[in-house]
Amino acid sequence: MKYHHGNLKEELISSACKICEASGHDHMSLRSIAKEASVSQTAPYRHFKTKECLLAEVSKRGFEELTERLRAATNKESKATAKDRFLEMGLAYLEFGLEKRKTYDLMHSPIIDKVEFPELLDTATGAFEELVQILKELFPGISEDSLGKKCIKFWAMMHGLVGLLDMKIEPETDTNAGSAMSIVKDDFRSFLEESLEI
Amino acid sequence: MKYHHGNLKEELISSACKICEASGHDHMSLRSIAKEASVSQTAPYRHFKTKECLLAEVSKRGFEELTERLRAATNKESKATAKDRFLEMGLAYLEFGLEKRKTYDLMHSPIIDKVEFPELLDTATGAFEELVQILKELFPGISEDSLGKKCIKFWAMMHGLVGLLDMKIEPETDTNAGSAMSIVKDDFRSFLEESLEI
DNA sequence: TAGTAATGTTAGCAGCGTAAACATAGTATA
DNA sequence: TATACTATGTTTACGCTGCTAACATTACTA
Repeated sequence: MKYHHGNLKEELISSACKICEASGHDHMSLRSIAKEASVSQTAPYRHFKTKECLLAEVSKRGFEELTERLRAATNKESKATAKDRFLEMGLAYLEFGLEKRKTYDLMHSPIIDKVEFPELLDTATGAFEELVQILKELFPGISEDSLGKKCIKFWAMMHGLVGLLDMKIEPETDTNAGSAMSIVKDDFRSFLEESLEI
Repeated sequence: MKYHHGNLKEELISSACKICEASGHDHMSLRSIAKEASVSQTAPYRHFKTKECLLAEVSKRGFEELTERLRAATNKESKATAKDRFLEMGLAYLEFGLEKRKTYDLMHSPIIDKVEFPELLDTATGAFEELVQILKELFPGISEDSLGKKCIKFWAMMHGLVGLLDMKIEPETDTNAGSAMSIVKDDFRSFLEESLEI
């Protein structure tokens, strides 16, 4: 067993990612992360000033993966129409949010102040850029103003949907025949399609 | 100084609410809450089985206030049109989310499992009901299916907006003349109005 | 090869949630 | 009114946490 690990920083991050997705960020302790990487409890402090710095890195990795997924979904090489690729992007976003729910939570958790981590902020903003591009294709010649509004409208809807789909809050309709939420879940594509008509 | 407090449970809750909104739920310790109520560190355990139970109560108070605000905004006694009252509701939601940001975070935090707190779930669902009612007025004769979808669409957009407005993530437009987010913020009414045309 | 910087470990601090044992006050019953 | 019981408070203590300081080992560089 070597005294010096060689690539501890990277291993700490991936251990942290693993624990985050397994148990949620509120159950992540520096000690458990260090243990997962088979290293002493205070070793992480040679690579991260505070726990928050390590969590910020985990969050950043999350945004990177999200960006990749969105990029893949809207890939121009694909022969699909812009509208179809937009719908694919929506699906990809929702899938990421639900699949990696606990990482998604960390990414949007207020415990990491993005202002303190400019790199994280950049990465997060980069994910947004994918939406901007596909909407530009969908609405050629759209004004910057309208484009900005549309982006926010969709992003907010996606972000809100991920949160709501995982919570149990949902509207109680009179008949209550089939939960409204499951309708959206089952037919997200047409749900998104309708929203396009804004 | 009396040994028995008389109304400790209530005071613990309001102390907790105070600390939550002041410092955020990740900085709330049972000990600080007890101190705020001038009582020993373990006194809360006579009234709450775990810390989570106390936080759930704080969350519930939040949803109650949100419901009240939404109800006031869409008050039928008002002579305003249904559309205007809908817009008011949107504003009220956004205002609550931004004004009481830290409480709002707790309300939507995954650290409180709503399944374990049925009363909390009911209260949260109750807030949703306000949206259902005003949309019914706005779209008389709408099918239950469409109603459910519309509800979720708007709720998600609101919820997402609160999150995004507080984060710094936003689309980078080419010109970048005036952030898209601030446009929404400054002219939320017209933003919402456009969304109505879905 | 010596000195220094980088990166690891050990020991120890104060704060946390929680449980157990104990103290006090209010309430019901004889 | 005396006595038992219950509700509600305190004290003490345990293991876990983030983090710091002091020390050990290795890698780099003059």
